[in-house]
Amino acid sequence: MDTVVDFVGSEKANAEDCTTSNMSADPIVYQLVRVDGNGRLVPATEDEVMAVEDLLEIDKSNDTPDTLFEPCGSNKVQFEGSEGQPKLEDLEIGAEKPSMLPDPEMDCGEIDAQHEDRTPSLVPNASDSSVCQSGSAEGCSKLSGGLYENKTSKSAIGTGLNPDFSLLNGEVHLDSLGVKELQDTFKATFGRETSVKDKQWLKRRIIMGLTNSCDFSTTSFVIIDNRVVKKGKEEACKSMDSSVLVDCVVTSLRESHGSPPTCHDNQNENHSIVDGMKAQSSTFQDNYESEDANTNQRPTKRVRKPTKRYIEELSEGESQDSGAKVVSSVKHPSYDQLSGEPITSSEGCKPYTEKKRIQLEKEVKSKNMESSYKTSSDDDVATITTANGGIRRKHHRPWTLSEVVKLVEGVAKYGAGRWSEIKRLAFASYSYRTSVDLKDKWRNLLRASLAELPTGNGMQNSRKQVSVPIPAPILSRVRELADIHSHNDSHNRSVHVT
DNA sequence: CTTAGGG
DNA sequence: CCCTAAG
Repeated sequence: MDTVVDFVGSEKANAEDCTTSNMSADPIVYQLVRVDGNGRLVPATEDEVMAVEDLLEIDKSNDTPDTLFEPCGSNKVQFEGSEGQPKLEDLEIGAEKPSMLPDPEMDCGEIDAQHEDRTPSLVPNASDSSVCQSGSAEGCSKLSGGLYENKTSKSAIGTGLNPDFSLLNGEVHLDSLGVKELQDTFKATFGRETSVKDKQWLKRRIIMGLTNSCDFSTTSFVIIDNRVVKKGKEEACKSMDSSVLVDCVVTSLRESHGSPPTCHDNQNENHSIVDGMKAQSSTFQDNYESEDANTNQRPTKRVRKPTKRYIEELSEGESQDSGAKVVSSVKHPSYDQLSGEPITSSEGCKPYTEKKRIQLEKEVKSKNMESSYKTSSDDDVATITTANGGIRRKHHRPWTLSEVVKLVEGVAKYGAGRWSEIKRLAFASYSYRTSVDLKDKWRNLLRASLAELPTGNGMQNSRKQVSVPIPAPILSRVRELADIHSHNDSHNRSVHVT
C-alpha cells in the first residue's frame, strides 16, 4: 500500500487572515490526509477516514485509555524533517503527535503559525471562575484532557443584542455526556457503532467527524441551540488550494434542555456570534436575491407522464418471484479487481464503487436468474443488524451527521437544485452519494423539517431514534433555506416588493 | 449529462 | 435507493 495516512492534528491556530480572534478557544481540528504519488498531501476520502478510524479503533482497544490524549503541553506542530513519510503504524491517536510532511505546498501559515499547546482552553477568559457552572462540577475541575469544543469568538460585533432564543443550552456538552451518549453521537456522526468507551477518544472523534472530511470551504458552522449558523469569511485563507480550515464548531449536538448547562462566561460571546450570524444571514439573503433561484416565485412543477417501462418491469418481476426480495449473494470474484480502492479495508463499509458493483450484480442476476436465489453468504453482509435489532439493506449508507451538515451547507452556498455542483464541491470526497442522492436526501430533510413544525415538539416523543436523528438546528436551517418560513415569528423577512 | 419526481 | 422523463 503506497498510501500513507497520517493525522495532521493541529489546533487550528489563529490564522491572521482567517480570524482576528485572540481567544485561545479555537477548536481543535483534525484533518486526515494522505500522501499522494507526488508527495503532496491530499485530503483523505471518507472511506479512508473510515478505514483509519477502524484502525484506530482496533488499536485503541489494545490500549489503555489513560494513555490516550494526554493533555500535555508541548504539542507544537513540528516538521518531522527527514523522518518524512509517516507510516500507518505510526498512527497514534493517543500520542496525537502532530506531524507534517515537509511539503512546501502545505507550508500553510496557520498550521505552524501559533501553536498553542494542546491544553484544553477551557477557560477562555480566565478571569471568570464561574465558567462551567454547568452543574457538572466534574467537568470543571477535571479540565484535564477535556476537549472543550466550544468556540466563542470571532464575531467582531459585540453589541449585546438579545437573540430571540436562549443560548444557554446551546453548548455542546460532550464533556457531560456519558459514554453511551457519546457512542450514540458517534454513531450519528459516522453512521456506525463504536465499542470504544473512552470518552476523550469519542469526543475527539465526534468533533473530528463534524469538522474534517475534506471540506475545503472555509465556511464555518456554528450550531447554536436552534440554528445552524454559518460563519467565517468565505475568502479567507484561500491562498492554499489544499488548505483545510474547517473552522467548524458545533455548540449544540444535543439539546440538553431542562438543565441548561452552560458556561455563563460565554454568554456574551454567544450573543456576539448570534449578532454576527444575523448579519450573515441577512447578507446571505441579499446575495441570493440576485439569484432568482431563491426568489419567491416558485417554479412550476414539472409534469411528467407515468413511467411505463418501470411499471412494467415491476409487475413483471413481481409475477416472477411473487414479491420475494432477491438478494444476490454471489461471491463476485472480480470485486477486488474492480475497485482499485486506495485502502483495502476489511469491513463492508466501503463500497467505493457502488455503481459498478450494482451493475455487476445486475448482470449476474440477469445472466442466471435462477441461480441468484442463493442465500447470502457473502462476507460483505447482505444485511446488517442495527442496535435496535432492525435490519438494513446491504448497500444502504446511512447519512451521517457530517454529511447532512455538508449538504445543508452546500445548499446554502450553491442553492437547492444545483446538486451536481454541490456534489462536486462539497462532496468531492464522498465517492458515493450521487447528485441524485443529494437531491433525495434534501427532499427528506425538508420533509423532516416540516414534520417537526406543526406539533412543535410532538415528534420528539418517538424514542426510537431510528436512523440518525437530525438535530433540530439543522432542520430549521433546512427550512430556512427552503424558503419556508414559519409565520410564527413574524420575521419580516424582507418580502420582496415586486 | 443533470434535474425533478414518483416508486 | 432506484428509475425514468424532461430539459
